[in-house]
Amino acid sequence: MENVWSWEQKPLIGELIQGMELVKQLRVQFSTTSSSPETVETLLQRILASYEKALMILRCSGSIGQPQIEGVMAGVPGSPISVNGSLGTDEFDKGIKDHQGTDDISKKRRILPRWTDHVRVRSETGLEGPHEDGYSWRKYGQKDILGAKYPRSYYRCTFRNSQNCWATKQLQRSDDDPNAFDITYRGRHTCSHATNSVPAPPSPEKQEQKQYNNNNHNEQERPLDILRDIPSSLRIVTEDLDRREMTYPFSFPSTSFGCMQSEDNGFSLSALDSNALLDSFSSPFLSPATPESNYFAVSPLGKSNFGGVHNEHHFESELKKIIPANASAPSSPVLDLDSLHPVDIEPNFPFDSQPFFS
DNA sequence: CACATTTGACCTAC
DNA sequence: GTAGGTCAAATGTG
Repeated sequence: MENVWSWEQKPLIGELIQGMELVKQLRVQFSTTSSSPETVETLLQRILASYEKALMILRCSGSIGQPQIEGVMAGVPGSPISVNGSLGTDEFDKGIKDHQGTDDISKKRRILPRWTDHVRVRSETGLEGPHEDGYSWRKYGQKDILGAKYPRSYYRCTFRNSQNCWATKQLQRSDDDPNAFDITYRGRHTCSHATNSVPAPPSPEKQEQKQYNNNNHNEQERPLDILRDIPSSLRIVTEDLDRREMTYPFSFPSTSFGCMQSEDNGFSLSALDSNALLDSFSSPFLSPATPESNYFAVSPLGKSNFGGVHNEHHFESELKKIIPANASAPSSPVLDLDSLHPVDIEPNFPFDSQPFFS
C-alpha cells in the first residue's frame, strides 16, 4: 500500500474543513435564539454531505490495492458502515482460513471472520458509557488482561441465537485514561436489530457503566438535543491496530447522527457520543499536539495508518500546514481557509444512497 | 419466568 | 506454559 494519503488529499481536506466550518456555523445558529429549524436542517445536511464526500474520497482511493471481504461485508442491513472492509493482510488471511475450516471448529471457540474495528471512545464526563452503537449486546465474559489495569469485557450480539448473528465486541477501559474505552468489534451483524439512526435499548455498555458510576443520566438524546449539549465533549482517538494497514482514518456520521461507525478503518462513534464529535469540530479539530479533549487525536499509530510508513511524514507535514500549532482556544480560528481549495462536489454524488443515509 | 450478568473453567493459538 | 477468548452454570434482576 502506498500513496494512500497522497491521492485526492486536497479535496478531502477541503471537505473536512468545510464540514468543520459548517458545524461552527451551526453552533452559532444554536447560540442565537432566532435560528430557524430550516437553517439548522440545511446546515446539518451540508455538514453531512461534506463528510460523506470526504468519506467517498477515502473510499474510492483507499480501496485500491486493499483486500476485500466483500462476501461478508455486503448486504448486511443495518450493520455498521463499511468503509472498505479491508483487513490487515494477516487478519484477512486468518479469516479466510478460519472460514475454510468451519466444520472443524470446536464448540468452544467459534472463529469469526476476523476483521476488526479498533475504536477509542472517550467520555469527558465519565458519566456516559463508552458508546451506544445501535446494537444490542450481551456480555458473555470478562478477562483480566496482562499489563492492563482494567479487565476486558466481551460482548456478543443479543440475537446470536435467535438470528444467528455472530458479531462480538470487546470493551476495554484505557489504562491511561479511565474515561476512555477501547472497543474492538469482531464479525459483522447479521441480525436485523441494528438501529443506526435510533438509539438502541439499553446496552451492555450502559449497564456496565452503572458499575463505574451511578450518576448516569439515562435519557437518550435526540439528535438536536445532542447538538445542544455539545459542551459535554468526547475524544475520539483513531487508534488502529498495528497489524492493519492504512485504510480510512475517518468515517463521519450518516444522516441521523445516531451512529457513526467505520468498520475496519479507524473509529466509530455512537449516538450518545455524537455531541462530543460536534464539539470536536468546533475548535482544535485535528491537533496531535493537544492531547486533551475536544479533538480527533491522531495517535502515532493512527498517523501511520493514514498513510503507512511511507506517508507518515507527509501526513504530518500536511497537518502542520493546515492546523495552527496552538489552536486550543475554542474561539480561535483553527484553519487558514485561504490555503485551502474549494471542493467540487460531483452533481451525481450519491449522497442519498445507501449506505450513506441509511 | 425470561433474560442478563458474573465468574471459574475450558479451549486454542502462540 | 501462558494469555486471550469463549462457554456455561450460578446468580441477579425485573
